[in-house]
Amino acid sequence: MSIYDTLNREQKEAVITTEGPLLLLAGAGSGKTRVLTHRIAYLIDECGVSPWNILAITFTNKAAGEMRERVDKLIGAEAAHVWVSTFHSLCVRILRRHIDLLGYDADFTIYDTDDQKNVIKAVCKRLNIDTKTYKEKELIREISSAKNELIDVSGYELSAIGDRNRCVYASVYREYQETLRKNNALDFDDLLVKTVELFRAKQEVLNIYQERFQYIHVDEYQDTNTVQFELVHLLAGRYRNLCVVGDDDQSIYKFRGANIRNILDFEHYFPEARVIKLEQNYRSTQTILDAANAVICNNTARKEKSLWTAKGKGDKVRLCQFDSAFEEADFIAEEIQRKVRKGDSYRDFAVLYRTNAQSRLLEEKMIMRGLPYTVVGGTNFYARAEIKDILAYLKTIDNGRDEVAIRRIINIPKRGIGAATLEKLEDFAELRECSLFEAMERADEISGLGKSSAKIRSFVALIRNFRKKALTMTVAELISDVVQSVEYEAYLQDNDPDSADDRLENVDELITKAVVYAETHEEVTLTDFLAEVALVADIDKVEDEDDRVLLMTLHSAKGLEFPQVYLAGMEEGLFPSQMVLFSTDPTELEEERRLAYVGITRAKDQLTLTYARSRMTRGETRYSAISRFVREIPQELLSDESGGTKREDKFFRALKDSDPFGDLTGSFSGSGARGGQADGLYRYREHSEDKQPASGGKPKAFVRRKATAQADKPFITQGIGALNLVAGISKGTQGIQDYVPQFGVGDRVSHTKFGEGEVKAMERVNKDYKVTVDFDQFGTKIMYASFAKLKRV
DNA sequence: CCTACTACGCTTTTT
DNA sequence: GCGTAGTAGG
Repeated sequence: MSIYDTLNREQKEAVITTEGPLLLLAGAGSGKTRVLTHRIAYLIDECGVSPWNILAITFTNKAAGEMRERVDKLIGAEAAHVWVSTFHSLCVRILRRHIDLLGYDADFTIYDTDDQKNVIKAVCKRLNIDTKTYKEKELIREISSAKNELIDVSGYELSAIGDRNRCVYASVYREYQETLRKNNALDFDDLLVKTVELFRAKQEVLNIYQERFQYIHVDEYQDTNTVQFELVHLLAGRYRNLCVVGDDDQSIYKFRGANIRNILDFEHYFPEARVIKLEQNYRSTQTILDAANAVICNNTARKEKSLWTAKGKGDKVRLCQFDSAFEEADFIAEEIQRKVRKGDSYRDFAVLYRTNAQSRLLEEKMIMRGLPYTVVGGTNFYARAEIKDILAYLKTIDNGRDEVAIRRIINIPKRGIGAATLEKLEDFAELRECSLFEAMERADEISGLGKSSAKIRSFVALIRNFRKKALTMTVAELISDVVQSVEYEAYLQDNDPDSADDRLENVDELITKAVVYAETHEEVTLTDFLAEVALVADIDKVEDEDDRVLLMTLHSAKGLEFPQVYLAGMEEGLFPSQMVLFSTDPTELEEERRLAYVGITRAKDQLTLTYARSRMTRGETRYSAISRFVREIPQELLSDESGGTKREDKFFRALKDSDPFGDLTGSFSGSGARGGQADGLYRYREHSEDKQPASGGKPKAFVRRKATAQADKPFITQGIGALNLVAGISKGTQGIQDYVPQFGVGDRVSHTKFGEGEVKAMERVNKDYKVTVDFDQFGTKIMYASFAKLKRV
C-alpha cells in the first residue's frame, strides 16, 4: 500500500508524468492540490530528485502554506528544502540577492496601492496634470496593466505617439517609475517585472535559477498574467519540466491582467506538452455540479470538460426571493442560526457575494442574532491608517530614501511641520539632487524655515535614534519603542477618541505579528519583516479552526469549500455587475459567468441562491431582475424555499418568462446614455431632498457591536450589555472579531503562543476586556481579549 | 499651521 | 450612505 493508491487513474498519471511540460486541467474540487503534493513526493521518493530542485508557485500565502503543510506531512523533514512560494515572495527573494545589478539597493521597500496613489499624486502635481481629468486610479491601472504586459516606459512612449491621452499617461509612467527608483521602492508589479528584467539582462543569474529549479509547478495557472507567464517560461527554459495546474473555467482575474490564453494556448507554447484532465469531483453533489455545468457551458472560450461525481444527487439548489436585501440578509442569518441549533457548525456555512459592500447588511444581521462570523477582505489589516503609520516609521528607519513613508509620518503625530515647510524641503532636495531625508538633515542650509528648522532637527534626531536602536532591538521592541517615543497613543486619543482603543489594539496586533514572525523565521531583519507584511493578503489570515460563518466575495472564495453555501445578491446589475452588462466586450460577461461557476462549485452539500427585488446601493433603492446565471440553471435542479415568503408563482413565472429581464425591471436600453433610468433599472430617491442638517455631530452610524456569542447563549448573558451595541468599529476598520470571553477569573485558558495558564484578573476597558493570565511557561501577561484568542480549556 | 465643513465620488473583483 | 479630499476660516 503506497500513498499513491488513493489517487484515481488520471491523478496517478499526472503524478508520474514528471518529465516535460504537463498541463493539468483540474476542474473544481478534483483534488489538484493532492496531485501536486503527491507529485512532489513522487519526485523525491521515487525519482531521486533533490527537494532543493523543486519549486511550487501559488498565488496566495494561504495556498502556499497549505501546500507546504501537506508536503511536509507526506514526505517529512526533507520537504523543507522544496521551495513553495507565491509569485511575489519568490521574486522578492530573488531580487534581494541580485537587484543591485539593476541599480537598486537590496533593501528596497515595497509599495502597496496606497503608496502608489501618493506617488501618483505627487507626480501629477509635479507635471501639472489635472487629477480631475486624469484620475489617479485610472493612472495606476494603466501603469499596472502596462507592467503586466511587460511594456516598459520607452515601449509605452513609442506606442503612445500620436495619442494625446496616452502621451500624458506615458509621461506619468516615466515620472512614476523614476520616483520609485529614487525612493528605492518597487510596487507589486515591479517585483515580477524586475525579476524578468533581471533574468533577461543577466544570463548568469538566470542560469543559477534554471539549474536550481529543475521541476517547476504552478498552481492556479489560469490566473497568470503575461509577466508571470514570462517568468515561468524563463525559469523552465532549460529543463522544461513544467507542470501547470489550472481550470480555465475558474479564471476570474482578468482585471488584474490574468491572461486566459496562457492556459488555453499552453500546448501552443509547449508543443510537446501532455494534457491530463481531472474531471472527477470529490466535493459536491451531482445536483450542484449539474447546476455549475449548466451555467458554465454558456461560455464559448473554454476547454470542453464535464465534471462528475460519485456522490449522490443530493438536495436541490434552493432559490429564495425577497422583497429587499434587508430580508435577504435576515433570512440567511436566521436560517444559519436555526441550523446551528439543530447541530450544524458555524464553520459549515459561507455566504458569498459579488461586492464587498454587500457584507454590511449581512454583518448586521449576524450581529443581531449573535452569530460568530468573519468577513474576509475589505480593508486589509495592513492598509489601516494606524498600521501604515507605524510601518511608515519602520520604513523610514529601514530605508531613508522612501519618501512616501517620510511624508506620511513627518507630521504624525503633529510636530508643526506643515505643507509649507515640506515644500521648502522638497525644493531643496530637488535642487541639490538629494533625498528628502538628506534635505532635512541639512535643514540649517535652507533659508526661510524659521522656527520649523528646530522641529526638523528634532525629527531627524528621532529617526537617527531609532536607527541606532534598530541595530540591537527586535522588530517588536522597535515598534513598541516607536509607539512610546512618539506618543502615538495620545495622538490616537486626540484624533478620534472613539476609535483610539480599536486602533491601539491593531498596533498591538502588529507587535504580536512581529513576535510571531521572529519566532518562525531565522535572523529576522527589519527589511524582511516589512516585505512579509507588504505581501500578506486578507484570505491568508483565515484560520480554519475557528468555528465561524465566513462572509466573503466570490473572488476570495476561490479554492475554498463549504458544506453549505449561500450566494447572495443574484441580481442583474449586481451579479453580473452593471459594468459588465454595459461593456461592449462579451468576454467580460464570460468572466462574470466563471465567477458564478466558482461560487456554485464551492458548495459541497447544499447551495442556496438568494435574490432581493430591491436593494439600497449608494443611497438609492434599485430594483432589479433575477440574475441570468440563475436562469441558466435548469428548473428541475431548483426548488423554491423562500422561507415563508410565498412567491413561487410569480417567481417561477419570472424565471420562465421569455423576456430576459422578466417582469420585474423596466426598459433596458443599452443606448449608452448615463444616469437616470437609461441604464435599464428603475431608480428613485428613497430620501426626501431636505435632509436633516448634520448638526449633532456624526450621522447615525451603523450600529455595530464588536462581539458575538454562541447561539444558545445570547450575548447579553455573556456580560456584554446592550450598551455595547454602540458603534465600536470606526472608519477604515473592518473585520469584526469575536472576543466575548468565554471564561472568567480562575478559569484555565490557552493561548496560541504562550500555551496554557490561569486567568488572574479581568477588567472591562471600553468595549474590550483586559485579561491578566498567569501562563505556566511564560509567566504573567496582560492582554486584550479581542485579539489574544484565548480559549477556555 | 490646524480645524471644521463641504463636496464629491464611489462600488466589481486584489496579489 | 459613507469616507475622503480639498478648502476656507480661525
